[in-house]
Amino acid sequence: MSGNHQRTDVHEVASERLNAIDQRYSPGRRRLIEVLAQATHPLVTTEISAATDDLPQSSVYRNLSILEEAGVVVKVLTTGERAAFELAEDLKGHHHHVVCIDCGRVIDVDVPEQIEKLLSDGMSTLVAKEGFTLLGHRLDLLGRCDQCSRSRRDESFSTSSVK
Amino acid sequence: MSGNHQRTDVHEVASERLNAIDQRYSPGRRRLIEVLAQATHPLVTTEISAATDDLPQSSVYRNLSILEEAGVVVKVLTTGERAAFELAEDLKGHHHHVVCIDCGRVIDVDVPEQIEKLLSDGMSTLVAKEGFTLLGHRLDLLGRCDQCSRSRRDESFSTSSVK
DNA sequence: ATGAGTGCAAAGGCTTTGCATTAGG
DNA sequence: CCTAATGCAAAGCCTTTGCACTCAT
Repeated sequence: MSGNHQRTDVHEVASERLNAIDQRYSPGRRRLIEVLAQATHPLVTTEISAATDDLPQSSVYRNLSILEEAGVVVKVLTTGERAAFELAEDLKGHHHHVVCIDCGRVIDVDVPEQIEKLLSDGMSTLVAKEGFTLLGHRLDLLGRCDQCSRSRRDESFSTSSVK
Repeated sequence: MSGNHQRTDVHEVASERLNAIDQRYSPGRRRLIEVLAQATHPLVTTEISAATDDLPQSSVYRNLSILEEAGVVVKVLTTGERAAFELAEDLKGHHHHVVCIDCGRVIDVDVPEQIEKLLSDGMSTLVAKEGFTLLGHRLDLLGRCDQCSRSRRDESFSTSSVK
């Protein structure tokens, strides 16, 4: 659904970047990349673990961390519960997220070129005033997914209490 | 620095919204709001605890959670380490964050009207295709703060190992 | 053989919860 | 008085780390 602008092979790039920091592209790491490459939304560790033939949590975390250092994957921040991961921007293609404020579900979306351009062009000087060097941006669209909208309607007459 | 567009008294609004969910505007909660109202960046719990005459962690978390339910404060996502909090958008004024990708420091910034307009207007139909109802957006500018830029230069010749 | 990678289990850190006490309506 | 709010301590949960084993070079 989102832009799969993969000019070069993901595995090739992963291997190169790991080598650059003296790490191997081991089978476990390859499995992680395979799973992330197929995902249409950022994955939390349990999803990853489940999708990778139950790779142990420790390996998931450890390798994700190394892949992150290598610049192959990035940690995505959703609703604060737990960390989610996806391929780095240059491997996955620049895109943004739509986050459900109720259930935390995240999906990928592309954003019109016009807006992207404004974001990247107009902001550098703005943040420079604060002493920051602009490296990128993260635009999350916040809303309610169809499922949560529906269950909200259902319970709207019975619920007046907390949460 | 950022827009303090507080039309009405923060405490008044906080009190109302708490009442709406059958909660009181207790002194502890008032202290939290006072601290958050003065902050120029989202605060993590330790900062809050320190700033509120050492309100115990459990009270900080519990009341923050209740204030969040009441719609008075929101949880901010930084670099994943720990949760930070700030006043809800309508109390603090719409703004965005600049996040340092190295140390996680967050500061508030305002964004040109033109971009804000594009974000809010142009996106509804886009996310509607995915079954989402757009309620807002979160634009974080990612970069490196002056401090981290500096320490990065300093160690650039000695460091070739991992992290 | 030697060092990297793996996996299990234990430890760690932030956050949440139970329960008795205190305060407000 | 009765319920909400507080504080301390204990429990939980995600994540990280230690250590021995296995695999690749």
